[in-house]
Amino acid sequence: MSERGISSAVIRRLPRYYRYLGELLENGEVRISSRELSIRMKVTASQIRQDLNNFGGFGQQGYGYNVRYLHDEIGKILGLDVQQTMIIIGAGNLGQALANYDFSKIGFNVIGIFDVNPRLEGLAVRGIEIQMIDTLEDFLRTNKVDVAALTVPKKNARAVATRLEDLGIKAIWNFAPIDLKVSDDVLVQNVHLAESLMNLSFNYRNRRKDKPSD
Amino acid sequence: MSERGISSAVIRRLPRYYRYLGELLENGEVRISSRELSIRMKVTASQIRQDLNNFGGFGQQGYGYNVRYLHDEIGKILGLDVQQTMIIIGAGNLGQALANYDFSKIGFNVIGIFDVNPRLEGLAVRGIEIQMIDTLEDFLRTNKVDVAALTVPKKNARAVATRLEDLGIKAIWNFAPIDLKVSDDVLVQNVHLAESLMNLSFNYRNRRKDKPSD
DNA sequence: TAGATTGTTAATCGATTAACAATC
DNA sequence: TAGATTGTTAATCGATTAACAATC
Repeated sequence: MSERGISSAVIRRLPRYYRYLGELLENGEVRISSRELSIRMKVTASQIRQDLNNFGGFGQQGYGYNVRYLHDEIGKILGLDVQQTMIIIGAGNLGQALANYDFSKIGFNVIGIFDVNPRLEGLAVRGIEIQMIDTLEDFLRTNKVDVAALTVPKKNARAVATRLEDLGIKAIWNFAPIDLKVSDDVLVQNVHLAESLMNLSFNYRNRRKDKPSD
Repeated sequence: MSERGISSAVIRRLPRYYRYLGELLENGEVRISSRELSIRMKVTASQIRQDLNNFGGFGQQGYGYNVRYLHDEIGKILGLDVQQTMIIIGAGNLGQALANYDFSKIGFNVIGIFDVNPRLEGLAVRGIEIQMIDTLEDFLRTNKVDVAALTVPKKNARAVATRLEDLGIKAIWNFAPIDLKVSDDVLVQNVHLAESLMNLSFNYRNRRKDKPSD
């Protein structure tokens, strides 16, 4: 009930483990050792074992890990075994891209898309009709929503986030290039595309042009 | 010419500094101390000074930092002062979303959008016509391209990345949920949306429901 | 000048890697 | 059983924070 104390560095690596284990599963692999996995993922075996043992002993000495079991356990840690609901606020290209993405594989179902543009009203994306944002309050009265993806233009993001907070939304997946100012009990996960591109830019402009020597 | 040795943790923070300084600039602020900035950004003043001093002394004792100067210097570090070119491979919602995004503010100009779907051919996004991907080789003969954004479906991503590598592309901004296998001299910057959502899921499911005590 | 704040060194903290006893 | 590989402790490494002399 109190502080869990798992470092965020560990958490950030879990989805990647989950992805690799999913691929192994597709390939019909039954077991894998931390060493084998470390080679594929280009990390150390030590790190894999250390990371996993934050959550429990999923392996077996002399054998390694059962792929399906480990995959599913990591899924549970990440909460992917629970069906969760998402709405998308902002039905522009990015909002539509998210709606078309199949997040149901990881337990997320898009149950609503909202915009202010009346020309989009009723247009369906992946079978979900775009609704006007002023119907959101009504919608939330009859639908439990776990996460709101925020894909509105930067200039509206702050105000819309406040609105979402007031309506009781507790988790925002934010795509606007700002830091939202919401209370502590609203969780914000940012996807800052411009920052990612700036990172790329730095690494590109400072790349080594000579032969890699080691 | 040899190893720069700036840690990636530092690099990842620079875009955020850049963004905050840009906002200060818009507000007409002329100077700022590391302490003031640290309060706004919710980091320590020590970290800000330590980070900046990896690149040089941009401040002045007793005064702080000149907002415009620091903003522009960080921009230069990130390579944002140089005009760079980008093409987008995959003209679905996500590709179109990127094309509509105004990255020219950070020095990136989208000069081409490519897809395999003939129904998209000639359709213009932000004034740029979607071209068939088999014309890419021709295009690259007459256009210098710095970065290719990869927004094709997962199943095609690996093959398209190999194609881009063969055509001489040196930097890929990858949106497909896989780790591309390209040679070391091709830079890959990933945007893994599903991993971001899984992170959100973990934090949401493990959030504290009781009152924050400190 | 006196006060403020940087640049930078030293101390602390946390994360990663190495090593190996436990055990399947 | 012998060999393999985990779980876990200890050692190392790197990043963050604190402190303060330098200096504007």
